[in-house]
Amino acid sequence: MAIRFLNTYTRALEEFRPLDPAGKTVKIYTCGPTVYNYAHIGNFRAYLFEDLLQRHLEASGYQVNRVMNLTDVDDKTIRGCRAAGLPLAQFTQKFKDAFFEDLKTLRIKPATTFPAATDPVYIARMIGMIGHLVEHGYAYQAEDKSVYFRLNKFPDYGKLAHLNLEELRPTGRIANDEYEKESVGDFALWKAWDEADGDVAWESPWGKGRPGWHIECSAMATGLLGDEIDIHCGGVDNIFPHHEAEIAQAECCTGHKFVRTWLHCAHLMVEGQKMSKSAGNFFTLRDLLQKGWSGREIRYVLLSVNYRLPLNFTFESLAAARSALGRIDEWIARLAEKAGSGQNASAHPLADPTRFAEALGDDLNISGALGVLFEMIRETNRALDRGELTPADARALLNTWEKINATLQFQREEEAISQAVLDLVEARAAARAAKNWAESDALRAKIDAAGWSVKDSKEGQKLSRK
RNA sequence: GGCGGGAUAGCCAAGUGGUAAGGCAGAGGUCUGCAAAACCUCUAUUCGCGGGUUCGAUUCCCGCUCCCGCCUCCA
Repeated sequence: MAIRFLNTYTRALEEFRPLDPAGKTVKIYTCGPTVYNYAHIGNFRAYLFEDLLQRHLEASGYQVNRVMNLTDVDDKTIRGCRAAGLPLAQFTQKFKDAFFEDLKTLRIKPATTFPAATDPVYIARMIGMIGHLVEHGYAYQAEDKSVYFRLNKFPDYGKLAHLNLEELRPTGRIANDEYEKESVGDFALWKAWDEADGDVAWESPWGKGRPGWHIECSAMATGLLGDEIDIHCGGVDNIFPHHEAEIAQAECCTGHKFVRTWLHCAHLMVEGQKMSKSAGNFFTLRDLLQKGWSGREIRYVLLSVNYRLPLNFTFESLAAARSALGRIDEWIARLAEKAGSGQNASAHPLADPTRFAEALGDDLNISGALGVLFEMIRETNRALDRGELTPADARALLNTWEKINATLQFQREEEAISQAVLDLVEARAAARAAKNWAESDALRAKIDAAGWSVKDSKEGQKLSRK
């Protein structure tokens, strides 16, 4: 089934074809977190989009080799570790651990590799690349001892962002150059050590210092995936200058085109505003969990809008997600009951998974895909109400759901019912047999308080997790 | 100033040159001891505004308004 993506570089919808001559493996590089703090939900929106991308490619038969880097040395991590009075590695470890925990909470499939910038293997590779760039005239060491990329040697710089460098308006964010870079746009490949760096430093042919942020990604991407990769993802804010710099460095080192398809995820807003600490609308994943929302509910909200569109995150949308997921849960429970233990599946037309996959194949049109899913749910329920579905039909639908869920990861995890709750249910059954409705309602309230909701059907009481 | 994205019901949002998916919320009904769930019915004569092309435009073209992002290390 065809898959199309809107490539940032060409601004065109392109049919996806992997580099792999066998057409099997897909190489993806995704910019990972800077581990100086807990990641916020805006970060996770990007990681969830990448997760959806990976899972849909896998569902389409590809094998995905994905790299996500961990930036564990930069201005912020250095500032953080010095403020905490900890060695850099010890400071960042805490946030690395937290990051992996958060990935699990959100059911994000781990990348194949999570290289860290400070890994000696990659530091060595970065130094090697910088050396190559200096040797070939693409970079130079300035008076401040830092090494800079010589932008006028790479005319393609700005093509990804579609910026004309001559027309850039200075915004005051460019560090003032007392040290005479050749051109203001030249970015640092190697940053010479200064006092603010404390004991964070590596030796290099240009003296003590540390790598620039951009070269970290180029080194890890080409080191692990080769000169040319299929897909490179990140947030829109990374397009310029980060990804431009990555292209410049990689292509000047390898002489090859670096990335075939660039995919960029739009920003997350919270309650209609840009998320910021000062606006009081800044949330980490942990903040939301603490407020009682679950990982899958947050996953649903962050995933339910196409990655290229700005997503307005609200608590109303979390509540909507909870209801929508409840609808899916009910549907699965009904199907499971109907299917029983029979494994024979029919070829019921409702169980056709292709429309769902087709929607996702269209630049990850998740809204369209969810529309297909919920139509399937309504049609199934209707048929079930009319007694028109056989156990084999139900099994077929469940099998289809399994495929869909492999991509969405929305299914509720099974949870054992505690003995205390089972006792309450049993007592309630007795009260109901005696038509003692007051007692029945009181027990229902207790079961509810224990975190389960009970429903009465013709076949008796049914429990589900609240 | 340059570049880019967007504007569809109370909220989120899909979509197409031929008369508006889906989710949430809301109203009524069936079912139920009551609920819950499920199902049924209803909820945008209309897709930011003004022109144009067309038999026909939310969809194409032109102009405008508003919102958001980026413009040198924020996903």
